[in-house]
Amino acid sequence: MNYDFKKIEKKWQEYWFNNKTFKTDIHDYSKPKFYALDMFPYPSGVGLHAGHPEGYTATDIISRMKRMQGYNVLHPMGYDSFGLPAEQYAIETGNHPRGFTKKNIEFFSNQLKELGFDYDWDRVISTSDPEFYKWTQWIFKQLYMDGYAKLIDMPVNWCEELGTVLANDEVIDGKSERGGYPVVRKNMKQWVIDIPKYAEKLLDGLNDLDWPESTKEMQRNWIGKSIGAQVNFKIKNSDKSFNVFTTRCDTLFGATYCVLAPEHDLVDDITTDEQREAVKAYKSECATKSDLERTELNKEKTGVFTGAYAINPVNNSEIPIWISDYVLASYGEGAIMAVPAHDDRDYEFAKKFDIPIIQVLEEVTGTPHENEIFKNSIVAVVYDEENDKYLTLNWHELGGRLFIGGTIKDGETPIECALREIEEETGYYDLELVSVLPKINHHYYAYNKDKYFNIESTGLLFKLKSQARHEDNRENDESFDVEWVTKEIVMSEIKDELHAKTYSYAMNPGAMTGDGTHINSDFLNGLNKQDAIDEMLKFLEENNCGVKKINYKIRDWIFARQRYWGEPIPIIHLEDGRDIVLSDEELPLILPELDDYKGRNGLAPLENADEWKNVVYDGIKGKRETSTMPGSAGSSWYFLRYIDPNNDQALADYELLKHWMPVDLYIGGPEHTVGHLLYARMWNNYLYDKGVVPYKEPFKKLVHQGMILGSNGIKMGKRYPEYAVNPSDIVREYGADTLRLYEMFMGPLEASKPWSNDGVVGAKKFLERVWRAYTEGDKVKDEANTNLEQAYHKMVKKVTEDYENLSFNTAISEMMIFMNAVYKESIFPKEYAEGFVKLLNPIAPHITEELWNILGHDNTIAYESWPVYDEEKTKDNTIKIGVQVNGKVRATIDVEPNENEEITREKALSDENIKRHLEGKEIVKIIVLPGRIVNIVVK
RNA sequence: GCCUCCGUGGCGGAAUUGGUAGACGCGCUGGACUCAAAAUCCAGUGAUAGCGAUAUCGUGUCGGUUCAAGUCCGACCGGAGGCACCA
Repeated sequence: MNYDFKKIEKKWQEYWFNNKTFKTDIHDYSKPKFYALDMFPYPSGVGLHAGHPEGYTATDIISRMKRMQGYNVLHPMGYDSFGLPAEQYAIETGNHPRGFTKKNIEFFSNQLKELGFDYDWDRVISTSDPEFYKWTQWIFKQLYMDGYAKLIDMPVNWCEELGTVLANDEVIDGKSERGGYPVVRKNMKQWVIDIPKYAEKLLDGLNDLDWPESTKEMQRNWIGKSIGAQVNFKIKNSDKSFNVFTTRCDTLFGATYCVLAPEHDLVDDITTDEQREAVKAYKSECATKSDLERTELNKEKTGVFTGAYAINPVNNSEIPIWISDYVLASYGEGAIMAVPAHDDRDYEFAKKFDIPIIQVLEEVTGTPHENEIFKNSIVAVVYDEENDKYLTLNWHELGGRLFIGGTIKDGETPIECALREIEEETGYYDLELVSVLPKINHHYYAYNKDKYFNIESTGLLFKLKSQARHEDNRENDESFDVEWVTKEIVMSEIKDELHAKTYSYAMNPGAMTGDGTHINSDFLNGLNKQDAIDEMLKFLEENNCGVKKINYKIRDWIFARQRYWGEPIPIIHLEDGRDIVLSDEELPLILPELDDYKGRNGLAPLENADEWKNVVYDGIKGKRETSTMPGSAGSSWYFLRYIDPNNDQALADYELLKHWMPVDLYIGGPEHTVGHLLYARMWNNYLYDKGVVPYKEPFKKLVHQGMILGSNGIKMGKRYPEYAVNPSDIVREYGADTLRLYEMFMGPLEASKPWSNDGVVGAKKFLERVWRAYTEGDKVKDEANTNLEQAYHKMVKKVTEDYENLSFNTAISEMMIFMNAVYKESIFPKEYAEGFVKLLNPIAPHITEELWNILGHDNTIAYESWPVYDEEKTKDNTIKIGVQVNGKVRATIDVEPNENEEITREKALSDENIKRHLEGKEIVKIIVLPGRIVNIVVK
């Protein structure tokens, strides 16, 4: 009997569908629930790609296992069916997007069915279905009435090519995510959702979620909370003042200028007459730049001095006020205080415009000690460009390799000191100063003097101008050698913390942004960063010139598109200026039919629907909102609807939600990290606050499947179509079970991995091997075979645990090991044969259903109980452990599971090879970890 | 530039709390079966040396902690993803 996968797969797919094998009885609370969710697909015209079956198979495996373990499993599927491609298709062909979408959904459904997923096909939802989007509109209405959805005039990401605005996460490098068209800033009336109001809740909620740490971190970054201070700066010779936001109020003493965003309200007021022309020119230059140009051109800082001065509230010093587009009008106060010594951007700006740099924080190296002697000193790095080498002193045992160091004498500047020391110790004198580096506070102990020192060290970088040298200068000192060495030697041999740090400053000029001790800062001197921040906040608040402040990066969620194929926004704009939201009875507001799907002059296509658009409300003429909702609207709550898809009284029954939510396992691509996953969390949190849903967070556990790359190791796609893999082709040629098995065996679920056709063949071979074990040679008998006992119990244990951890590749490996063992035996006990089929069923459901029948059962295997293992039987009778001598394995010995330490030690010592290695050596120590390892340490 | 993750045979990848590195699969080599081939089954397969037991080297590089490091710590190099003037 051959393994005829085509016949078998068709047979079981029809069986499951006709018998509604996987229909979920949603009201059955007698068993524990398990909700496994896939990110539903957008039904594009091209069908599934190779990545879809990966994530879908993973949830399928878990839901099949959970079902066999006695859970009531909900594993639904649906379609995210509003969106651009369907509309684009409509524009190009004149056909209705609804028909196109319907056709695609059928195509997708067939593809999903031929992969054998255990979906409940009676709960399929589609976001473009009025029964569904009625509730999307209803949620929008709640948000509107609570003030979270609002129409505001704001600069938006406008894409001319697509004729619509885009959300921030839909814009990548100044281009549209879909199509890669240029995106520009433009002021427009826009529907937005005030997601920043939920920033704190969204941040809090992350802590308890079983999500990938990187995903949580990305959401945190996207929300971008920063705690700082708002500081008020008065303007010299003016009664005006402005606020800045800073996270580093501890560096106020180092503020040497301020910057306002070019769009800042105060700019025109404070600009002096001399600077007016320049400021005006700069402002208009910025205004015409698109976002794309701003990011591209922002390699170099630009800006203009306003002519005005601000008063630093901590020391009343007057500092110039500049404008520059590196300060954003949309964040914080649209103004900053600039501390070039301790902020990279400010440093770059100050360097370019020659603004003073004041260091107010110095790095601390070494360990402080009591009774230190304080000194001012220098560390000089001398670079010979011609030979690409650095000048060092090799002190040998006395202190290793160092740069030139020395103590600053009275009346000497650090530069004078450095030049003197270099000449004294090395004879070189023809030098050019490149830069003076930030000061470092260093603590150390001098052996030769038996004293503790604390030095404030100034680093200096010199360039050697010529090899000119006083040759005889060094002869009286033999304790060190002068050596020119390469960068590599500097990095590996200069161990002294101060000198190594000085070198790192010399190589990476810029702001010192780390922690340290405050200097030049009056009442902050001696404090570290955090203490100084606290102290400064106290000062600012006491003196009424600043307060603690929290800012978020996250912006309003732009919630409207000037497109046709989306949920209509249920709002009427009346002629008298009022906006009216539709009553519940008027929902759903059905998307009207249209002849022309193209908008004109940036207007939405629905502007063409005159009859639909123009309404009379309360006797007053009005116009419906013609923007539609973005694609992320429906997907922000669809997971709730699966639980109760036909409810016409509520988006879903509260009691059912209470039983079934939250989603126990959610699998989908990492590309939704900050879009969908954040929006869905926000809506769910909001609906929780409204009492509509019972839990704050919708997705308890989240896993991202990795990308399946082409066999060339590059992303499948338009660029290399010859490497793209169509899952349907694989199903036709090798079968769905093989595809599922292969994709699960490729590697860890989360990893990106390249496709391999040989790998697919290998997966098929394994299934054929399984098939033959059951159908050839009458091996399966109702008899025991103790040779397989341990392998079987080990396998049940490992496979069960690995499935639970989504480590499908290692689970499959374990089943292969067991199958290899079966091939060595003439008897395959029926008990084990049945157990094996159950373990393999979640991955390869068709072949295992068939084998289950061949084993003499006439029912489906889907509800059979999951195999159990006996922990005792998984253990080895003898364990092979390694015996090491000085950490190197020299022998392996057999030990009993609970063997006495003494016996193991004796066995190890009596091994011939071990004896050989111990010969003539003294045993220092023997480490015996019973059942794990023996290590003999010898001298 | 910043954040996160990752560097293991010819390839995909295994390796609990640090404890025999390379499971399993692919590929390759050899053998059995066959007139022959394919398929299948069996065996071998990190590198170097040796007939062999065995020895030396070996998880991106350098250093450290430890009886013991792929695993922990530090610096660097390389790759992937994300953020990108967010003060």
